[in-house]
Amino acid sequence: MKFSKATDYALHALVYMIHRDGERTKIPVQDLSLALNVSTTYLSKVLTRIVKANYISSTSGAKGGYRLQQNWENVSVYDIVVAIDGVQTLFEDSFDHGEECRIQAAMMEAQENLISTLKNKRLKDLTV
Amino acid sequence: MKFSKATDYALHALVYMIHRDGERTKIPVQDLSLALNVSTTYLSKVLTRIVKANYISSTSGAKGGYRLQQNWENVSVYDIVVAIDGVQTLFEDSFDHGEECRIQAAMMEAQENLISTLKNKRLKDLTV
DNA sequence: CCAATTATAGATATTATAAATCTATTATAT
DNA sequence: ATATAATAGATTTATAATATCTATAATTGG
Repeated sequence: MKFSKATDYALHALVYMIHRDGERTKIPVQDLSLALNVSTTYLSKVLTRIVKANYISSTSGAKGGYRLQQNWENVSVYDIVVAIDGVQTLFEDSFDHGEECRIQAAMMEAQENLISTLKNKRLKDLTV
Repeated sequence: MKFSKATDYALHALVYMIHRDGERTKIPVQDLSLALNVSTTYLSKVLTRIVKANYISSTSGAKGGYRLQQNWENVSVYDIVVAIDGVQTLFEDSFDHGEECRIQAAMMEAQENLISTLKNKRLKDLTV
């Protein structure tokens, strides 16, 4: 019952990017990799998912790198979690006790509270 | 990012026991195993943890089995989760950004909301 | 005491998933 | 053309959850 390390890496990478955003410069994965002490290949693989989700952009080649999208301030922590881990169910009921299963319902409710907290946290909140 | 199957099994076993509690009879793992379609050995291993946590009692030997403790109505879903999975942190920050790390803080807050929801759900609520 | 029943413990095996690496490929700037 | 940088796919490694197996201890009833 854990968030993935990949999500951790992604969030820290994003915070780093935000702090350097004044420069409006593309940041190569090498920089991020150095800052976070995570291998370039793996971090790149992680960030590619954030690119796919359109929260950052990427450009290949010399002077390329990753850059925040304009709308980054509206991106929530939950958005990043989903971009990395996909939509997860915290609880997979092994038994088919149908819709009215109270155990399922209780877990769902807890999960909803977890998610809504993360939806209300924006990347901006992590950096101000 | 999931609760364990073991927790699922434990909760369903407990609900089953509660439904049969009128009899005040010891329920052998064999019965539970049949009801849930989980192997006796594994289920037993799971339930032993609930015994250790003192939410049910067990007696070995013929006519033995598991029985709810008197205080079962006050046991929360979170109590069971902890009895099975231990106290978990939903998020393990790989970086030591100290106490004031906002990412860590955001995840913690979300986790707290998850936990408090489960603390407020009692086994009783799963069965009434 | 004996036989049957039942929980527990410890070791081990199995499976699943996350984490990470490696190699090759594609794109871009100079 | 060359150096730089992201991406993709295959593969490996690590870790944890799930499950089984075997042996042991406790209890009941004859």
